Amino acid sequence: MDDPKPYHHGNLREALIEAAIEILHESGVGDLSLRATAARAGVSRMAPTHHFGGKDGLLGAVAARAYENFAATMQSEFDRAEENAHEKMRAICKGYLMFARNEPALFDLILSDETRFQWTDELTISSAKSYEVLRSTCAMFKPSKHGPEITETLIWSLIHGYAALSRRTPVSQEFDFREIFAMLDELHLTPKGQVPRR
Amino acid sequence: MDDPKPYHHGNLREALIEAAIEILHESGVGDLSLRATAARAGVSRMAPTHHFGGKDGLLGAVAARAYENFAATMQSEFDRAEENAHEKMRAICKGYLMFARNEPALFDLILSDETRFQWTDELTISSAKSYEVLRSTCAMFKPSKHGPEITETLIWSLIHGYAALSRRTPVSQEFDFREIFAMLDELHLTPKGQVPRR
DNA sequence: AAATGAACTTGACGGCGTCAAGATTTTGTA
DNA sequence: TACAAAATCTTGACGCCGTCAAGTTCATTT
Repeated sequence: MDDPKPYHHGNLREALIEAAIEILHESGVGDLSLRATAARAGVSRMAPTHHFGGKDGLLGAVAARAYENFAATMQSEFDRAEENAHEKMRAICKGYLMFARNEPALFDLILSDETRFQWTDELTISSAKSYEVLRSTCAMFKPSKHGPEITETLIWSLIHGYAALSRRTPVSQEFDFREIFAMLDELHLTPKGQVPRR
Repeated sequence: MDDPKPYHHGNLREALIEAAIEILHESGVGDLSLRATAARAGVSRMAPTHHFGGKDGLLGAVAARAYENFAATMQSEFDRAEENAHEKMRAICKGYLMFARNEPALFDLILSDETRFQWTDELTISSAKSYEVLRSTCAMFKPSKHGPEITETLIWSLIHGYAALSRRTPVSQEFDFREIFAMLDELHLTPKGQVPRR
């Protein structure tokens, strides 16, 4: 019925997003241009503008893809973790950091000011999906006395800030999650239906 | 002896940094260019490149200035706070957020990937000064059992992440510090020489 | 079969960073 | 004081960039 290759190139929009991500993997966000994306996809320089409306649009579409990948990485770690609130929380933080380290260019895009790309509904959905993984994990713990959303904001800020900071200090520590696990311990989170320790 | 206006323009380097910061205040980091900076300072387009080596260099110099401003904002809040570890900690977090909100363009620059500007010794010193304000405040509390530097990393990550996230959600909350104060409470920090509560 | 419109291309324009080379002014030195 | 050297700043040129405007090609509709 709605076969997704109805025109000249055959799903050029998708090919352009993939080309852009390839450039991000190879060169970083600073070297991503509409013209380079077009060249890699083998089309003329205005083709990306036609599909995305401009550079903001392309970056927005790539950011949405990045958020999908991001959510999937966290969800994957969540799924393979033990059925235990603390282990689940560790898992999504681990997934968060794995994404930041394995996909630095995509993480930069997410990290960067939203004024750099167009904030479409697609992007809202993708980023909400990422946030939902975190939110549901936080819901496994007793809420803060200051309000139920404080825990989410606390964890989200902590992991986001830690990931951002560890981007710029390339300490050899490669894949050491002890530091983030230690910080999680300091929060003294209490799983629901369990008496607080200490 | 060493009067700092010995040549053509008279401390053009300084004038260029100020011009760049004016552009940042008016238009944001995306509209800052070497050529626009030169035009605003009333010199030819290659003058900034001569002084800073290129765009990376100018951005680095401006970032150093931003860090100075940043450290001063935190220090100012620190100084006017009560002589109490918890109040001091609240004060520097408040200063951090005030800077992020009052100087969004400068904060963006600091926040952005270090690959966007040249990381000079001057910048290392300025950013270390900012970190030192935070470090000394964290030292007022008992160290984590996981290591003495965990508290610093925890606070730094938390406030950095919160500031970055609240940049992109322009909730009207203008200058509401209750949320960050609530999160600080959740950390159950214990000032040195005091028995832990609860 | 003709028309409509979507999918692309090509031309042109101004803005960008920067290499290279020239011009101007200060500074070091004999 | 005179002259060389160095620092400061300018101008020209180049290629890359995003994008407006106007084409061309192709698929679908009528």
